[in-house]
This record gives sequence, structure tokens and C-alpha cells, in this order.
Amino acid sequence: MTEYKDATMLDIARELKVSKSTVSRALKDHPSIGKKTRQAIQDLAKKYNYHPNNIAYSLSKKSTKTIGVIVPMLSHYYFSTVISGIEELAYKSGYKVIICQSAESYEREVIVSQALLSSKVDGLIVSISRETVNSDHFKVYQSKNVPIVFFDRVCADMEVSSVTIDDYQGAFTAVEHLIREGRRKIAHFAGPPLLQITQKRIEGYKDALSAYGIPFDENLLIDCGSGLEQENGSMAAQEMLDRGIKPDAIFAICDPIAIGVMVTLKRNHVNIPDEVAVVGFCDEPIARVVEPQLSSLVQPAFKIGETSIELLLNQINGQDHIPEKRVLTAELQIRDSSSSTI
Amino acid sequence: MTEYKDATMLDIARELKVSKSTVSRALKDHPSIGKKTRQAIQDLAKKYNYHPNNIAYSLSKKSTKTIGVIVPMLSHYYFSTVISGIEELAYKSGYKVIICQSAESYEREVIVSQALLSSKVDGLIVSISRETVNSDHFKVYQSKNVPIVFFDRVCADMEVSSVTIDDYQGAFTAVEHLIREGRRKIAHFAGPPLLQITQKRIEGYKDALSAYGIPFDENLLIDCGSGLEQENGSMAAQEMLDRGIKPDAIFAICDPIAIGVMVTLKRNHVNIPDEVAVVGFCDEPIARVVEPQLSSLVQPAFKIGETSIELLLNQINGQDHIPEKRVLTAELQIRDSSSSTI
DNA sequence: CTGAAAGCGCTAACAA
DNA sequence: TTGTTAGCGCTTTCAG
Repeated sequence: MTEYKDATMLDIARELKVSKSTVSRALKDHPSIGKKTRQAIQDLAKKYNYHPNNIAYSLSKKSTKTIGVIVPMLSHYYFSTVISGIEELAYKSGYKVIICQSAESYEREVIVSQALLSSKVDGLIVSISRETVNSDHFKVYQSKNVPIVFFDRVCADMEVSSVTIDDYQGAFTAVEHLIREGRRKIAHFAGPPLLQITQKRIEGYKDALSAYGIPFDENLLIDCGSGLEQENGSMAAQEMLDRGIKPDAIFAICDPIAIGVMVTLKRNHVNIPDEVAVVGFCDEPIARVVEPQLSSLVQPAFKIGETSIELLLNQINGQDHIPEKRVLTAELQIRDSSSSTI
Repeated sequence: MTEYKDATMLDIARELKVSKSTVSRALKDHPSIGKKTRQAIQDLAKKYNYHPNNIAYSLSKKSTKTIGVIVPMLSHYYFSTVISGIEELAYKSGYKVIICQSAESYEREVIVSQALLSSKVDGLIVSISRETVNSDHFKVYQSKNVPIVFFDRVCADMEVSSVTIDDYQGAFTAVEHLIREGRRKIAHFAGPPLLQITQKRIEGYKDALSAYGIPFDENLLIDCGSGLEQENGSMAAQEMLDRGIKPDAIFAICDPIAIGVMVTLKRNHVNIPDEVAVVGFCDEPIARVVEPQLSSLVQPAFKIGETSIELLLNQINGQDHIPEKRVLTAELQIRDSSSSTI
């Protein structure tokens, strides 16, 4: 059992024969405290190695000054960068951040969101798991007036603030780029059907095609299964090849999938970009490491984090009452995997 | 101002005309509560959408059931994987985990470690920042009897539990492998001098050389500056080349550096592995994506996390009193970047 | 089986 | 400028 034989305000109050309140005030430089008393108190605090007890503070103030963050996975560059953005602004505003992973599991997501609720976070920022369809565990927050901001992956059936990137536009841009590069038979490797991003990117893909008068071919819309990992891309690409389908360009829902695709293509001696151009989404660090370097849509991850916490703090501070939906744009970073002029 | 018009135990106690204590007991299935009372209480709790207030719980129990984790960066696969290992076991044991980044900054590390102290974490797991030389902020924990476990990067001047991998052995193995592949002029790209891992790996490097009768050449011990990023490796490699030094193998302190080196080598039309073999350390996902695929030492990140939390919980539960130092071994994963039989 | 009461460490009116 | 007091929501003896 951990023991805290910490010095408390009472301890130093007794020692100095003053009251708790005086100590409390002196420690926060309250103006109405005598110079000598304050000094004496602060000195003794230092000597006793006093550290404020945040738990007690939170209980009495009914505010923990912490905000909760739930992400599907920490081990994705995208998410950890978003978190950095969140932390940066949070710390500046005197907030702590509790980070949790849902591990892409609905069940886990429910558990951590309840834990966070019980921990009385002042607000929540979340990107939902791949499995999540029910949002009751988030609606509890609303019923208790704890503000929520979703980023990237949102719950469709909730009226809350959100920060997303324009998936439709991003996909459109990517496909348009491929078309302008002279590609005509463009496949799309899609993500798990439940995710909104999957839908939006498919739409952008289709609309770009039709905008350029290219008929949509169902065979070129490839399902990568339930995962967004490299293996899913690899396998889906191999299946495609096995089925005798050979596009001249591929737009993948995300970089790992794109890279899986590239690996399979290369293994099958398909030249990139000469035979097949590839474009990913997210611009993870690996995009610059694969060969050829992968064209991708840059998601402003840090900015997404900053924006999320900004919206959240606005709500916490009562400035915003109506949910605000911010949409950022993803910019296409063209690299060798999709440019014919190599 | 966030408002919690939450139902509390008192609310449901009043409604049912019983006492707070009874509610408290009923909610935790305390045996000494009548079946009907318990049922009634639990039903009403559900109806009121009651959620326990962890803050109050923590204050009265003097234990938060949370453990703090401080890592230099979240956006490294290695660290986020360690965290997953920590979380897994922590959750199973009923502990929450608060994750913080020091962002490789000493100042930030001090701040977050104090914040965590004030938040009354029951224990701390940390991998120190690159800048950290002073460990006073951790010694406070010891003085307050809050157990600490270091992993990977430890404070040399503290008597605490730690989980590390055998850097010396890993480095030795890597270099030995290169020697057996017929390499003789083996360079080592070292890390920031302050880090213990830098020292240990250099030792392993040197000892492997001497074990095989290869004299140590100072010119082949390359300093990569203060960073462990790809750019540092790239630049250091270019400098080396510019100075006319051309080894036939390179052992890099970590994968990003190794990859930076590879990029530079390829840019200078140096063939890998024919002219120069390369081995990294850490086995990050990119190792399998670069071309040729990078040989690397696999750090059992998940296991490191599990072991850390295990040691910590032992201390929290009072089972361990003397610090325990666990050393795990890194295994060499040989890939194309260092095997001549390609 | 249930209740009363004290206490965890801190804040914040309200007094003095 | 400082003290008094009540209270935050829950746990936990000690009684009944």
C-alpha cells in the first residue's frame, strides 16, 4: 500500500500557527496576505517539500483541469502527432491530458470512456474505433454536460463539435491528379465500410472519375477487409492480380495499405509508377522511405490536434454552445510513385 | 464552467431513505447488505445514470489507482508499443494509465513529473529525455515513497527498478554478425553521448571488434550529433563520405539513423549491401519497408512494457522492496541490408 | 443488516 | 489581513 506521509496545508498551518485558509492563499499568491506571512509560509512549504494535492483540489473545485483523449492506436504516427498538437495547447491553458487507446475495440472504448467520465475529465476528445456504431457511451457525456470533440472519425448520429479533413476533396484531388497523369484505369483500395472516411473517399474517387468522363468500374473498387494495415493492402492487391485485374493507377485509402500494395506489385514485377501509379492518404513518415517515394495526401495532424483542443476549450469555457464542425483540407504531396516524369 | 449535476450516492440514499453508507456498500456488492435493499439501490443507480466519482474515491482511499508514464515521444513506434504493453497489464489489474510526453525536453519532463506527483499517481514508469542529467524530480518520488520503474533510458544515479535491454550484447551481436559476413572496416554511428545506450552500444561495438582481432579505428566511430532522427544519420553519413572514409559495414545506433545512412549511401551510388552492409537497432516498422530491408536488433517493446508494469505493481503492492533490474535481450533480425547472399 | 460520524486535503464564502 | 466554517463525494470504523 502506497503511503503518502506528505506535508499538507494543515501541517504547515499548524507549524506556523495560522489557519489553513491563510496557507492556501499564501501559496497561490493571493494579494490579501501579509508579505511576511506569505514568505514564511512559502519558505516552510519548500522546506517541507510540499506538493499540492490535486485530487483534493479537484474535488472541491469540481473541476479536474484535465481533458481526456481517446484514440484507436497510439502507434500510428498520425494519432500521436494529433496528440502532440492537443497537448501543446492544453498545457499552455493549464490543462492536463489523459490519453487512452481503444485499440480499435468498441468494448475497450466503452470502458475507457466510462473510466474517463468517472475521473471527471472536463472534456473529451476522441477519434472512434473502427468497430463503433453505437454511441451511447458518448451520449452520457452530453447528458452530463461534459463537452466532446470528435476528430477524424466521428459518430454520425451525434450533434457535437468535430474536426475532420475533407476526405471527399482529398480523394477527388488524388484521383484527379492520377487522371491528369494520363491514367484511366484507376482502382481504389477502400477501407472498412463502417468508417465515414471510407464512404467519403469512395465518393470523391467516383466523382473525380465521372468529372472526367471515366465510367465507374465496380471491379476496380477493392475491399481491403477490416484492417488498415500493410498486410491488408498486400493481400488485397495479390487477390486483385490473381483475378486478372490490372489497373494503371491505384488510390489507396491510407499509406499502410498503399505500401502493402506497392510491396505486392513489386513482388509481381509490376513497375511503379510506369505500369501502375500509386497514391496514398495520410503522409506517414514511411511514405518518404519506400521506393519509389509514395505520393500521399498530407493530413495536417498537428493542426487537427490544436483545432480540437481549441474547440473543446471554447466549450469548456462556455464560449461555444452550438457544436462547431471544422473541416481542414488535405494537400496532395506528389512524389515518384505517381509522377511519370521520373 | 462545466457543471456536474450528477447523481451522487447521497441522492440515491435520500430517495430510498437509507444512509450513504448503505448505498456505498450496496454498490460494491458488499455481502452484508440485504438482497432487496441492494437491488433497489442498484436499480435506482442505473435509473439515475449514476457514475462513481473517482476523485472522491481517490481522496478518501488515498490511492488513485492510476500509474503515470513519461516517455520522450509518443510518435515512435517503440514507445507506443511499450505503452501498449503497460496498459494491457495495468487495465487487467484495475489501474488506469496517464501518459505524458517529455518531448525530449528536460524542462518539460520536470513539469510533467511534478504534475503527475500532484495527481497522486500510485507509481511512475519513465524513460528519461535525452537532455536529462539531473534526477531530483524523480528523487522526490522516492522521498514520498511512490515507486518508480525506469525502462530503456535510466537515471544512472538512482537506486530504482529498471527494465532495459542488453545494449552491449545487442551491439556485440550486430557487429559480430557483420564480421562473420566478412566485413572488416565496420563503422559505428553513435548516439548522443549523454545516453547510457550510446555508451553501452559503443562498448559492444568495440569489444566485438577486438574479440575478432580487428583494431579499433577512431575515424570509424561517427558522432551523429544530438539527434536520433533520419536527418542526423543522413548528414553524418555524408560528412563521413566527404572526409573520404568508406567503411564496408555500418552499425547504427538506431533504425532512423540507419535509414538516413542508407538514403545517403544510395544517393552517392554506394550499393547496399555489396559495398556497405548496414545494421540498425530497434526494428521499427520502416525496417521492413526500406530497400534493401534493414537488418536490425529487435527490441521486445511490448514485453518491456509488460515487465515494467509488473515490477511497478509488485512494488506498489509491497511485494518488492529492493529495486529489481531486469535486462531483456535484443535479437538480431537479419535482412537484406547486411547479408551478402542476395 | 444498517446508520452515524469522522475524515481524506483543499477551496471559498462569510465574518472578524 | 486572517480565521471560521461548511462542503466537495466517497470510505470506513464503530455502534446499534
